[in-house]
Amino acid sequence: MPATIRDVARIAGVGLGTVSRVINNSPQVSAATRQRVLAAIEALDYRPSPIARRLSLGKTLTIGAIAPFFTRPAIVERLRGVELAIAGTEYDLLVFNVESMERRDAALLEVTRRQRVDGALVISMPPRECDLQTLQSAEIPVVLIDVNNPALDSFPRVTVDDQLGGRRATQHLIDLGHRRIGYISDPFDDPFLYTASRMRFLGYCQALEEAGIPLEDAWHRHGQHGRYEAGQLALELLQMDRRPTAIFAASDTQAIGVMEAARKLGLDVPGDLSVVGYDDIEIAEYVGLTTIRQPLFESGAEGVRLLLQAIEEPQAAMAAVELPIELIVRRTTAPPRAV
Amino acid sequence: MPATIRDVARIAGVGLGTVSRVINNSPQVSAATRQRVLAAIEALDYRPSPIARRLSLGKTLTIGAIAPFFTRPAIVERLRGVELAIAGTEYDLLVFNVESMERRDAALLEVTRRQRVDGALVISMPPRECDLQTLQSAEIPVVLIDVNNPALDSFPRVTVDDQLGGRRATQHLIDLGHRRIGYISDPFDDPFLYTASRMRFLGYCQALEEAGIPLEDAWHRHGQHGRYEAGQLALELLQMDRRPTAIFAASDTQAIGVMEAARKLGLDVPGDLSVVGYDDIEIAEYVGLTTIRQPLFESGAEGVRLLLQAIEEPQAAMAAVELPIELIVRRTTAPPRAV
DNA sequence: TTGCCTTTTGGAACCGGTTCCGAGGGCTGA
DNA sequence: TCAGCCCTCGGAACCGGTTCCAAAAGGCAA
Repeated sequence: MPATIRDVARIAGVGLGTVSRVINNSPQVSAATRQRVLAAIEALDYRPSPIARRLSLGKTLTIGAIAPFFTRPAIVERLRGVELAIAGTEYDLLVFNVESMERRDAALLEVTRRQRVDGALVISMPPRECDLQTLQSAEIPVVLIDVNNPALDSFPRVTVDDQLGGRRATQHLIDLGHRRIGYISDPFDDPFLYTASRMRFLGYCQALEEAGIPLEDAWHRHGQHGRYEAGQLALELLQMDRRPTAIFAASDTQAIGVMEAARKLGLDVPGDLSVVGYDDIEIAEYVGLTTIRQPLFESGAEGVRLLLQAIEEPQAAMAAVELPIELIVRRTTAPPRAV
Repeated sequence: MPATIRDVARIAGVGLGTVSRVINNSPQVSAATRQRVLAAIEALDYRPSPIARRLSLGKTLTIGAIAPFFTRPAIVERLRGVELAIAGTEYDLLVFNVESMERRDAALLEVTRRQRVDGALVISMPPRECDLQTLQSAEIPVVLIDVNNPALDSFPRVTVDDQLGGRRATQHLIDLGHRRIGYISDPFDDPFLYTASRMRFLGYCQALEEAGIPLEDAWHRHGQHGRYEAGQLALELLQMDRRPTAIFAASDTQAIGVMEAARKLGLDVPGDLSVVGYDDIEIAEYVGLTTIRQPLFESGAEGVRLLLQAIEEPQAAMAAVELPIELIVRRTTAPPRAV
């Protein structure tokens, strides 16, 4: 029903190719002809079919983003950056929200195939062994955001120095006078899996070591990501005979779980327990959470930039971008009470 | 580079049409031939090009969702429902995040045109006068989610009874003994604009009237949506000589702003001030916010259901679905202190 | 005026599917 | 044996763009 390029050609009294050249701003069209074509386009309210264009160009003009999507505010913020960076380009964004293992595999396979998208963003998905292979054999450019793994060093990626972040957070607690500092995070089962949680843990260990504080095995715990799960872990930690006076949580969401646990036990934050989070999601400010801020929105935008570059000049050297982190001190950290 | 349907036909020693029929599960293929074709597909690792398929079918196999996107958790939750409902269908999801007026107009125009998408979801966007026209002249089915306007009664839509919600929230405060109840919401400038905020306000008025409490003009205020803005409004309200003992906010985000304001003024919640929100976003539980829960995730999923139905049988009667609301009482409401 | 080069233009072929028409083969019944 | 019907199959035409080649038109010099 809508007008096609052939209709325009007919009305303007020119050939197909000429119309196409006008649409694509080719310089090889005389001013007079261009005017006639533009008039016809106007008259017919013609707009080129994106689909026909894609088929003809052999490009999908689409980029895919795969992420454990809407469950974590930090990821939503990253996707916001992605969306805004893509709007205004000629590309569409296809989002794959992975909340289960089955969808994870399916989506990862789909998003790394040509025919579906021209490039893929993999966001905050710690890759498993088999994922590595999927990524390595991707038919299209892939950019990693918040994904760290030595095996993936050859990919363009956007990261922050999570180890430094863990160190800063822990250092802040040590500076306040804490010696008994717990750590709660997602699990890092696989020794070959260098997730953010693991790197933050390394930073935590490093800070403790530098301060001459021995690492206490009972004081770091790992469980499924989530407020509730983190709360459970914190309950265990806080009911021990010798309990930590401060807890560093690998994400703000988990930190909030820790604070819930403290409230349940009647512990005052920061009086009885200091808490530090990670990410600085929006609600952290309301809760008054001391945390490590990382540039979430920017990480998405930067990832898009890298990806478009990789799509447009595949031979160019890949770039790894590291964004800065920052300690934000609010109301959940204070010196420990005299013990 | 990837195999095409012609390659498959050649390898299998059959015609194009036959391969197409196998792909589309047409019954008019003998079992033996089907086997041969499937083997060839397997051997070539062939997958049909979605783009060619779309061009040929004359459908985009894409649905568009337009929303003031990632700024509000409630909307993210709705989109989660949309995404999950679409995954598993043959449709793709294109999300238009509208955070500025320019993008709003551009996106609304784009999302209502054929060629781009087969159907559109309009989420939580109170339509202005000119938007109505855009929607009316849409070339494709449109389903509204959380959009109320008498002029749009002919559209399939998913709503909740916002007036009832406003009434319930206010009633709850009245039942606790409050007589001085404020209301904070987004602005509802245009008298022809029946947004959720306005409907909730009507419910608020209704509850007051039923209880014989006169409406106090100074106690309802409207400002840009956002925690900070709501906080400012609350500050004004709470510093009045005769201040409300309870505030009903049109969203949880705004309710949180109100609580921040109370804290700034040293007012105890719920001792000095009761607060009720709306939506029951995830953080409401942590904050202990009493609120009106509406089925956000389900609203997205239901919207997709309606839209796919409208796409597949355009002549069928349009349906309006109303989802139930529920009062969730937590820790931010209590009887007022004796005045 | 003619020849040659450059600019502009027309349209066939192509991208990879779907659909539809007509053909071929097998089976049934007379 | 043959007509008639049904089932299966092949491939041309089509969807609406882009690209490339060849041809036409225009410009300039001799």
